[in-house]
Amino acid sequence: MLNVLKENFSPLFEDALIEEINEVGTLKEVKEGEKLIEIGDYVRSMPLLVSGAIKILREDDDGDELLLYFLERGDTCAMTLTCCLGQTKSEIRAIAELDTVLIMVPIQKMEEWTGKYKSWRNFVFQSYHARLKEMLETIDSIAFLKMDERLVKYLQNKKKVTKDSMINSTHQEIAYELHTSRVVVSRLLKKLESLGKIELYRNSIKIISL
Amino acid sequence: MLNVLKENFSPLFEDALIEEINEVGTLKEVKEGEKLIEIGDYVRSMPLLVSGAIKILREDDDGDELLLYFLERGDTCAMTLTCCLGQTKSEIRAIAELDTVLIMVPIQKMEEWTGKYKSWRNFVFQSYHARLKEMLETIDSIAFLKMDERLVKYLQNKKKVTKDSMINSTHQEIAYELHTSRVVVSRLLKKLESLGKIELYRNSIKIISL
DNA sequence: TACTCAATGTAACTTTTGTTACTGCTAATC
DNA sequence: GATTAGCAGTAACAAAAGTTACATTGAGTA
Repeated sequence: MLNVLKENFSPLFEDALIEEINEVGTLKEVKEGEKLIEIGDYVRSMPLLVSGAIKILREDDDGDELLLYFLERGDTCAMTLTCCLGQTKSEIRAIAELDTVLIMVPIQKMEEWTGKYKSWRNFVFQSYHARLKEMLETIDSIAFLKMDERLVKYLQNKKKVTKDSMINSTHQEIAYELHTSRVVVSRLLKKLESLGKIELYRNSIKIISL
Repeated sequence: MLNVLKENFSPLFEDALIEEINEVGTLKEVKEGEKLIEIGDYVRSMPLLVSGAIKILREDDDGDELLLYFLERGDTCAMTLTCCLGQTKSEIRAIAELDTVLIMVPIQKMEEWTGKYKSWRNFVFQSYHARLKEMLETIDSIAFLKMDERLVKYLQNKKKVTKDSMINSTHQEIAYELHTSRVVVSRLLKKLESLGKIELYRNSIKIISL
């Protein structure tokens, strides 16, 4: 694991910290679609994302979902940070968007390192900063954009995260993540296709130019 | 200022920290409606809220507004924290909702104290936690609720923050903060009035039972 | 091959929200 | 008291989004 750590976090964390992470952290691999955290879970360890991507979802009382944002390489889950420190339940659901490799760090260390390592502190603050910014972008989308624009943004984002212009999702899945209905998604996708911006296939969408 | 500090932050911060805040901080009073931070501003000091309330607003490219949340006594602005550390521009606008008293702390101290005082660290993390949670609630509202429910929530929230069941806002002002139109707000308020939940007056709304 | 089931396409309709336009009311000012 | 400007009420309409219902397609399986 030491190699993985050095490769991915080496200029960021000082060597002593990497040593410590190596001692107490555990490597974890999750398959695409696997659930990492469920709403209401108590979180006992904090993930450092080595490769892959994780999608963070919010759910309301009726079970309606909404995609909040993606975590990528070098990210950590700010929600987890706050959950750990506050000893509160998770407010979100986390599902692997791709096959993903993580390093899990027990939460006891977190507080300790925050006092001890400046680089860790910066990492944690950077992380909060990035997450707040992403939350703001999510708010911008749902508050200011119409569904067709949100759909375009969604597809662009998905392409960026998966590094693949072929999106392997059904219309129903997209509808869940945007919190709308399948019919609406189909309708809008059809319009995008007729504009030559995408091509529609069964279970997948090819992005031509968005 | 020392008294103000002790009264408001005494069990929370250790004495040495309160001493330091007293040395470098400055007391600031702002009137209701006064602007504290504008989008795009560079932020050079961090506010600790002693009394009053501040509303945090988001704006899109077309100038459309949206109320994100309120800051109250004991809060600080998480956005400011990230702006200070990241040296980035403000993503939000801050306006005094009530007459408000703040202690402004220069940002240089922030990083120093984070390493030095555990209570400061906890305060900062608590603050991030609270803000993330409030952002989630905002997302819940705009994603999952209809306008009539959002309006009710807005009124309830306003009552809580101002500690006054008489809301002194015009329909137009409410429309801005909810990012909808004046006509829609008037329509929905009228419905609430006919249900006996509120009473409508010129420039104000009396909350009966929501 | 025929069957089944999930995914998609589409029409018709409803609800919600937003827009335009005009009205009357009230408070402040001349 | 007359004038004016901002505020609120409301009707009529338009647009966006959500719903229902059903047809079609295609991939996998009996």
